[in-house]
Amino acid sequence: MDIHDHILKNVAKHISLSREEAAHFTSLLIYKEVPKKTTLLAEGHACNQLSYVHSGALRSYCLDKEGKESTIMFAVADWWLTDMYCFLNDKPAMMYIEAIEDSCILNLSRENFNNLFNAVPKFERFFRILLQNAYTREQLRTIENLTLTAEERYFRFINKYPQIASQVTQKQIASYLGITPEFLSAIRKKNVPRRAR
Amino acid sequence: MDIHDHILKNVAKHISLSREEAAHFTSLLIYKEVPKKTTLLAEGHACNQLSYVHSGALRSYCLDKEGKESTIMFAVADWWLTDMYCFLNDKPAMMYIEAIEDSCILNLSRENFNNLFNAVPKFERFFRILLQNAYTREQLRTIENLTLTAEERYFRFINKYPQIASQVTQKQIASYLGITPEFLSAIRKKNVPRRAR
DNA sequence: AAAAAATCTTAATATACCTTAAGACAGAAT
DNA sequence: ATTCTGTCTTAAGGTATATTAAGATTTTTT
Repeated sequence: MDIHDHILKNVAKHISLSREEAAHFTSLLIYKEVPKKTTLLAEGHACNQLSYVHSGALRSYCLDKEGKESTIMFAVADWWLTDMYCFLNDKPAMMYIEAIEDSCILNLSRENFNNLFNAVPKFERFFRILLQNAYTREQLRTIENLTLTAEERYFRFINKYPQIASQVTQKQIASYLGITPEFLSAIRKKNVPRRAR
Repeated sequence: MDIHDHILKNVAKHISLSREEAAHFTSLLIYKEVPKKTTLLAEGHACNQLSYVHSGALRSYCLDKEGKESTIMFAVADWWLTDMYCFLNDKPAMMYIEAIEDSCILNLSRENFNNLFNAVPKFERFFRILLQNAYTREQLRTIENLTLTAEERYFRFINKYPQIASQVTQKQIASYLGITPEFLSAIRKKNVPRRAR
């Protein structure tokens, strides 16, 4: 099976490509194997790539002035990830991206991304839909941050993303939820059924 | 000056339309004058319109199980607003939209929105860019919610959106920041220069 | 203009979550 | 296998923010 099969299926969810268009698209992708703990992007560096996760898992996060990490998002197989604002606007990255497992990714450079729309205008639709989904997902996260307790957010997270929850540490989940690992530990303890303790 | 001038300038920020394309686009818009306090959308109702604010100000918010309001976003002149998830996916609304000033809006129905892309494919690009901006803005809000104190978020908000801050009540700002009006009042008191008290 | 309703403020008390510190456990490196 | 490093847990004490309730102020309605 070709390495591009997965990403082409991902694209096919929203638009239909001819054989030539598909070939053109895949010709723009750079395949990379990245071992666990690799830093793919660091704050202040140029963010020139949009990454599709073929296998493994990536995480984006930022550091506040005291050096505390906040996880912005996780990307497991079949997800796209970058520092979107800096990728789109050609600004130095405001976040870090690291591999949290050995991963295989496909990179699309900003230059190829921008040219792609002229070469194959259908991709405007594809990325419009991708961004629609990203936006509504992020808005839901905002609403949940504003209205739910940490405990409620934790259980929503593990129910909504069981795959991700199984691939990341509790420390990383805590930093995604905006709480300390200690407090997450307390939440979990409180919710373990009696006899299992 | 034509009522459509503003919205056409908004579109022209990202794509160039021919006279005919512009005429087609504006023919799809429904102009509405809505008095302050009008509810344009209520939870559970069909969300069939994407609204462009020509003048005035709208606010979207949701209610939690105790009836507490959380402001999702404000839209002043030249902003777009809807319950995006429900508009795109034809689901009953999860939020409320109300006019917080006498406002003039232009509505684009879901049907016209979907057809527009076939009639004038350039709009794929326009809405892709709109959604890019909405997504990165929302992601920044998530990061600020995770990393900043209420006081820091308040001052960032009034510096970033002075126009909005001047048009809405403190209660509404508090519900956007995810704090109580009482606590916002305390933050403001603490930061008033001595002699002004 | 008066009355009513909503917002804003103040302050006391309460709570969700944080900080610190230490020990237990697990995975990675030697 | 052993050591090392990071993660997870526990618990005591602390802080940011919520809740409640009341009065002051502003806005809206009559």
